Amino acid sequence: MARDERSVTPQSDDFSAWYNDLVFRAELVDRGPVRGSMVIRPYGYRIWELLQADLDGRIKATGHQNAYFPLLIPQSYMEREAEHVEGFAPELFTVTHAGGKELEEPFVIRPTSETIIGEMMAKWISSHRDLPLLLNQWANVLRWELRPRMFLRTSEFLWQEGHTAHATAEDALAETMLALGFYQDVAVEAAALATVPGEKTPGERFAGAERTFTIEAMMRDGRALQSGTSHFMGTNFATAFGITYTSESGAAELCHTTSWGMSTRIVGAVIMTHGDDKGLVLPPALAPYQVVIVPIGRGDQADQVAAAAAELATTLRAAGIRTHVDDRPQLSPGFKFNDWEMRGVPFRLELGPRDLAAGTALMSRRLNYQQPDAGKEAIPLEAAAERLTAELIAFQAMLAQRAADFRGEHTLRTDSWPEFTAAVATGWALALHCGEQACEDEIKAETTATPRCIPLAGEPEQWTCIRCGKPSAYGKRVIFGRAY
RNA sequence: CGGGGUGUAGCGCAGCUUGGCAGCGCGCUUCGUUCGGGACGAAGAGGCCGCCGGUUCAAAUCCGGCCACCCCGACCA
Repeated sequence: MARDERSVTPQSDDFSAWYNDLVFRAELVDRGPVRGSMVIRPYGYRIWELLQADLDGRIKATGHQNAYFPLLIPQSYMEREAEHVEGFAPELFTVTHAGGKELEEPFVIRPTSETIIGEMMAKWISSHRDLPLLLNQWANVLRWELRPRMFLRTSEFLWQEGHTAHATAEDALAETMLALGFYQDVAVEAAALATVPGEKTPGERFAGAERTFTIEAMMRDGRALQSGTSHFMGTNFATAFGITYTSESGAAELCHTTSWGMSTRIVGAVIMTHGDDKGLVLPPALAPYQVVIVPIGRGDQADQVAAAAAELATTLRAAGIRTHVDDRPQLSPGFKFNDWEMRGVPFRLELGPRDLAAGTALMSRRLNYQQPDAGKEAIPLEAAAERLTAELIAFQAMLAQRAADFRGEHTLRTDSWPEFTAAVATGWALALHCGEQACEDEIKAETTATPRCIPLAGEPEQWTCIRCGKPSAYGKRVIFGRAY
């Protein structure tokens, strides 16, 4: 195959094609047998596992406990909370038969677990002493999607869903913000995304929530990706499921609940945020292999090089670096270089007879930001572990900085409609809005942009709506952008 | 559901207009030479041409019907 046919489609041509091609070619996923289903391959799953471990640690460190609830939910549970059913009805998979017979009451396959967990919480909570109840579940969920996209929107996906119950609205809101903080920290520190935490406008709220918070990431085509959400339910679900407690004064009170989730979608965010024409670029924190050693040599030298590569790998692994030796015999070094670049490995070490003689390895960085001249560098073998440990930290920080710079360069604070339309074509606009649904709809119809969030960090401002001139509703600027 | 497209080897495709032995590239198998940026040669294996029906001496190709998938919207993490 010709060289240009093997490289990934340049993102300037068609970002979606680039992305689709890459997730298959880098062996992250395969298509499942059913429309919209996704098979996550070992290399892709490892990325998720690394993120999962990080997030799980943060959740447990704050007093939450993991639990597991059933996949099948009686249809009647879903129907308890009016807005919740209405919101999820179009996406539900329903099980109507079991044991060869039609069921009296159909089950739905969970699209999310608020209802079944609410049902159980009602049984588990009776006193203020039972509160707060802080639960988390790692699970798969299923939603029928009209247009699937690998990781970003597949029928079945993996996620973490936190569900908590509290005595007061203040406690529940504090929990909502705590969870949002987990997501922001994981997104920035592990995934090196430049996410913006903020609140959703009423039209974008979760079905049944009083307030919905989000972290919004910007992809390299300027579009926004909701990368984690945290919901304050008020007493909506407590009312629907009878989640009540007896207060210190002996009165029956409704609980205030929250729910929050982060999914495998985040893997898609990593790909679309950091990837380039050569393929994936993985932040070291989420890279299945942080360093790949490519042994080079033939004949008698091959054995020597192989032994040295194995020894180097052992040294690096002892230093906590995820290291892989690519000893596939039938492939040329050049092929391996390109292969691992496509798979996003942060650092490559070339090890051949010349290097062995000099006591060095040739280090190559997957991406150089703001230092295009940085090429390969020979590093002493005895200092390799120390050097790479530092390089990995720097690489992680570099990616986060690059993402933040990109977001900054593609975000325009504006009070002018022409500027607004231009800004949302290539990125985000920070603008004031009246908060009316009809006005949001008009903006969407004209520009395909929607309100992504009201950033928490925004300064109070009173001005008038970018579109219709009515007074601003939120007293802060709203991020508008086209969303995935 | 609306608009556009595609179904031929594991993957990517040509062949169809004008009917006549099922093809190409990659990958795979074997052997040899290679190996510091996507190696090369030789020899092989691999097919219900999406499905059903029709026309014809003869259908991947023409006609009718059906099915599936992909892309752009609407729904959504």
